[in-house]
Amino acid sequence: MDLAHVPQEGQQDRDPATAGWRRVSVAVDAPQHSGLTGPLDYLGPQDLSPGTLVQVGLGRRDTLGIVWDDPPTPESPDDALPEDQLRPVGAALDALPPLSAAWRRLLDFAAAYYQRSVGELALAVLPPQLRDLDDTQLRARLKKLDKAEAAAQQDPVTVAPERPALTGQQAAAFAAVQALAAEPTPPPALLWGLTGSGKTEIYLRAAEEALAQGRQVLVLVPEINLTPQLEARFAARFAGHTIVSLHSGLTPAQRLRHWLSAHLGRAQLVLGTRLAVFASLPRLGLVVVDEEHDPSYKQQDGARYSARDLAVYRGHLEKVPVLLGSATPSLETWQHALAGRYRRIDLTERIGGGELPKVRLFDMNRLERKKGVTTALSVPLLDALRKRLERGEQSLVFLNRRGYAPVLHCDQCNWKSDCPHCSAHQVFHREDRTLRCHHCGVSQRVPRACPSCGNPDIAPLGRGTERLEEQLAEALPGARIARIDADTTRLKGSLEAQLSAVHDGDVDVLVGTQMVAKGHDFRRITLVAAVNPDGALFSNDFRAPERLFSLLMQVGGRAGRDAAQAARSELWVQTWYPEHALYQSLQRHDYEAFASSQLSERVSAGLPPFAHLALVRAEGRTVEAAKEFLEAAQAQAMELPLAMGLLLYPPVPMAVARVANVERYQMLIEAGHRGQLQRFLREWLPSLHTLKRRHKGLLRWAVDIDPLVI
DNA sequence: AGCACGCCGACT
DNA sequence: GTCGGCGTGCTC
Repeated sequence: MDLAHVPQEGQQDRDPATAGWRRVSVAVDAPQHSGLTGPLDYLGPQDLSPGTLVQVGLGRRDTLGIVWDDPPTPESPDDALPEDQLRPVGAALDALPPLSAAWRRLLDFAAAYYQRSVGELALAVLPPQLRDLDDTQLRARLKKLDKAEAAAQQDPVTVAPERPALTGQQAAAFAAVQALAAEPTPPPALLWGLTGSGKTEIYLRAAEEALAQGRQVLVLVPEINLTPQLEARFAARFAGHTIVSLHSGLTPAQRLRHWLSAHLGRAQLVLGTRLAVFASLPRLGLVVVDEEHDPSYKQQDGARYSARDLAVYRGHLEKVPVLLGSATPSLETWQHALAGRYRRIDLTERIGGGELPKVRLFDMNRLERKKGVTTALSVPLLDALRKRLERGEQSLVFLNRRGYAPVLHCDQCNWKSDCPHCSAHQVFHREDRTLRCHHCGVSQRVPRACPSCGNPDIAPLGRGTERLEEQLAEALPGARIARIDADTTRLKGSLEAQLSAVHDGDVDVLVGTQMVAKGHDFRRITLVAAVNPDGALFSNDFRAPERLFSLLMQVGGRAGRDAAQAARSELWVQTWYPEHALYQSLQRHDYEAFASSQLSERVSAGLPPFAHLALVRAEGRTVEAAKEFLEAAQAQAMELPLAMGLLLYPPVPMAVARVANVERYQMLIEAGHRGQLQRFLREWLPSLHTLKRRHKGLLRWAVDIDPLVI
């Protein structure tokens, strides 16, 4: 890289080329825990506008930076470097229009809220390839994009797309969305719609309106690979429009191309996963967040942002409507709607009058218990599956645990297949005869006999999808059984292949993990069975019931999408606790009752959405290192006046305390108000960087704002 | 996080 | 004698 100028050993740069240059601030990829927070100061030409990408020297390396907003000029803060110590910026990527002020404000907010440096976040959400291109190469890419654009406009689509007539309820919902868009500062809207109630059609109509006004539309989906049909529906409706996708599954070149297309304002529709919330969209007119309750919207490493929450902020920032769609909204969103901060729009009827599947709670206590033997497959469930087979209908058996059995066990010496590096069991995978740790990934061959006492009779305990598939094959001879989970879909394209086998009717019984619950539309399935869902009822994870309810509603929604079959569609729940309030609400398809009981529990327990949480995690070589660091951090926190009124819980080991020989501890902080928590963290976290240096075995620490799991 | 510098063991 | 182990420290 050719930096314009490299200063000689701290001397002031006297090159005439930089004469008249001024202080500019540049966001660079310097992680917050380096101690550097905001953008750094450089010297740049007068006409360098904010949002421009520039090459800059940082330490001993050259890196890409983004010119940020003007630094506080005259009596700058005391910690600002004097101008003669600033390095000059290098070449600018002038070919690219600068990133807008709205985009920069979104990043400022996200970085501050999730406690990261702006530069780190901003550079992380730009297409990685942008970093490898110079201005000339970029110009070439843009020219290519122009050509492709021109070619596409050669054959304009003239066929008017078919639009289904709206039902009365849909028409009312759409009118509500239109009213929203007409407001000067539209509030976010919760589109609360059952599976099959036609939410997507509302998205399409709303998008159509925005497009008609020359605006761009951003549609977020939880996992793009699980929702190709949404992309297909948008493509079918908006033939002739430019639609691009943005997600991590794209090749670097595709990702750059799609991003550029959005940034230049050419892509009218941008469909993507959580990272797409940061897409640069100069004419944004509408944001849709489909399945807004989905945990995938929360980034789980690095900057742990919630794309759904940022979408709401972005809508507010750009005065643009945000549609949050879900059949089972997150309790946060639901509470916002109850409080009137979000507009609620209801879709409570299924299109075509289709009925919701009948929920049958099968009481496992009624089974005669054969000594010690429990089976996942009760006789009545097998009968129900056989009935489907006879009628030529499909069934889905849902079990959220992959592998053959979660642990191997020796009866004689009590040996268990524990992972040598983690505090977790190694899962028995029969297919390839391995024991695998789902946390650190180590894999080994299954021992022939107990490694501890030599007993040849080591037995699998519990059951996963592999074993369920095997048991179904035994119980239903002749049935065509398929299994879809992370193990059977590892290869590219295999998920699609398996899904189309199901669609083509080549499968009678489908076994699957939650992977099959999301989005896929299996029209011929008339029975969905959850064989072992009780675990979530008594989990330590306060959001487990919420996830279970949503998952069962969603998995049940797989059944009976075909109106003709809806009447005899069933969701079968095998449970030891049929009287549990969650199942009772589920049986009535009563999300409202479920939400209200959960919300009252959350109020009394002081949990979100009635409290705001942050989690500080520490990873160390030893338990002591991790624990003592957090204890010291807490002691420092107690000194701060801002800690008043906050709840700081003592450090505790994480649920899986050791992963790959790293000990993990965490500490919860609870506040009544977001602002209070934010102010405290801003004061407290910087001191942890220095604290880390004094704790030897500490590997790293991180903070998670609004954690999903505590 | 990179990417240096810096001071102690097994090789050409 | 050096190549390289990763501990420590800095980046406008």
